Amino acid sequence: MSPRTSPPGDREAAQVAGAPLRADAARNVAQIRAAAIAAFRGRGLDTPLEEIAAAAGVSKATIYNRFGGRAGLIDAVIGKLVAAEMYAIMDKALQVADPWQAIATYVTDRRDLQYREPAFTDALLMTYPDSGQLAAIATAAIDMTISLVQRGHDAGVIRRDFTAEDLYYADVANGLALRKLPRPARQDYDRRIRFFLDSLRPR
Amino acid sequence: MSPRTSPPGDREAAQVAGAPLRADAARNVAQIRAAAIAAFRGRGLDTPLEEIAAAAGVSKATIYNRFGGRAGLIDAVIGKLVAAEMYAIMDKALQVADPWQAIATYVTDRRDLQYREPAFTDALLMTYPDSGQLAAIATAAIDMTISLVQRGHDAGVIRRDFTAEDLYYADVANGLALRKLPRPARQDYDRRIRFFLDSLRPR
DNA sequence: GGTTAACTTGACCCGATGGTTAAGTTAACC
DNA sequence: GGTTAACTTAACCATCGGGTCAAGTTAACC
Repeated sequence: MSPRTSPPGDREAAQVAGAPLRADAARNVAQIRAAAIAAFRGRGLDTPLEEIAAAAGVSKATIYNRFGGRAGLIDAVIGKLVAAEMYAIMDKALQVADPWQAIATYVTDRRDLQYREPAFTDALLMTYPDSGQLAAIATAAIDMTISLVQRGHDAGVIRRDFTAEDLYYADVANGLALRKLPRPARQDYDRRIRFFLDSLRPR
Repeated sequence: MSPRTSPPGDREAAQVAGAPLRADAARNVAQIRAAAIAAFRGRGLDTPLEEIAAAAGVSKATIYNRFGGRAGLIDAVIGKLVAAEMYAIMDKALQVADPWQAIATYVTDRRDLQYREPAFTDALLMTYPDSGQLAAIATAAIDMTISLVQRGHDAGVIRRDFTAEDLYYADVANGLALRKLPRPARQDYDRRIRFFLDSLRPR
């Protein structure tokens, strides 16, 4: 069972083109999207909607009109935020022939994404299960770790007692620390990634 | 510089005996303390005070009357919750002669405490700096890791690039994951402690 | 058992946030 | 340029949590 690496229902065209938006509504959608991306980057997916609305120059109610609520807004921008990169990271890892290198590449790239986009941790945690895109990312990420760890065990390149859950737990822990603590210097962060990778090798 | 292993101002006698409490007030203090300990154990140090008051059978205002607020309440019960155990853990580690065993013992005991008492993570994070006891625990814990890592490096029993900050970061990350994710089975948790300890050894 | 100071508390106020709606505004089309 | 449906929004309600206070209650002491 190799994991899915593309989103189930890619709705880049936010509105599904059921009915064309009026000019002012379309303009607002664009402004809200831009504001949401910036806000989610800076403060996480739990940024107050009122703040996003203010940044977009509209009223809070307009976000509800256009996106239905937070989950809809997340669905509309998560692709730009993390989904695209996440699926690229998974594809890249799947193409690495050496089982250990596949794991190392995947873990390194994923931690890098986590460092640059804290919102990715929200995806892992399924903080907003109402967002289909978010749930899809979480599922795909979990499938991916299961697959990679299986490959690693078959090839004997990771310690026997290491499980996919261990990897998931470690990534979530790292993401939570990134949000609560002052962001570590990149060199410290990278060093800790090396520690973690080293701890996976057979003894 | 060996770390302090006892609290600066041990105020087990909550009231400092400035003036004896009236009978009803003393009874309420006892009930609030018991309720707070249970609540802090179950939900963390950010449990709404109103909930603690209800469990104690008093009004929210009484907590403010008796303890001044959340920080005071934490100060009054943190000893029972984690301070006593934490200082015991530090003393125990300081008495282990072998530098590596000292680190292993300390990390293992501390993670065990973290598993049993999630409130300990709040101490590490200094979520409530107004609580003197909490701040003292955090400071002592940090001093302790610095001292242990220094000893480890002097004896060459841990990898050269490992720092005390790395240990702090890992412990905080672990504590946050413990609170956000469903609590892992003890055997999984212990295995992850072993992974972590293994990752500290020289390469 | 009466006086008083200690004590408790319901009822507030506040700010933050999610969510809804009536009423007004505006783009689009004839 | 008039009609209308789409659209926006200020105003509103609700919840939650911290924090305060006037007014009532009660323990303690004479």
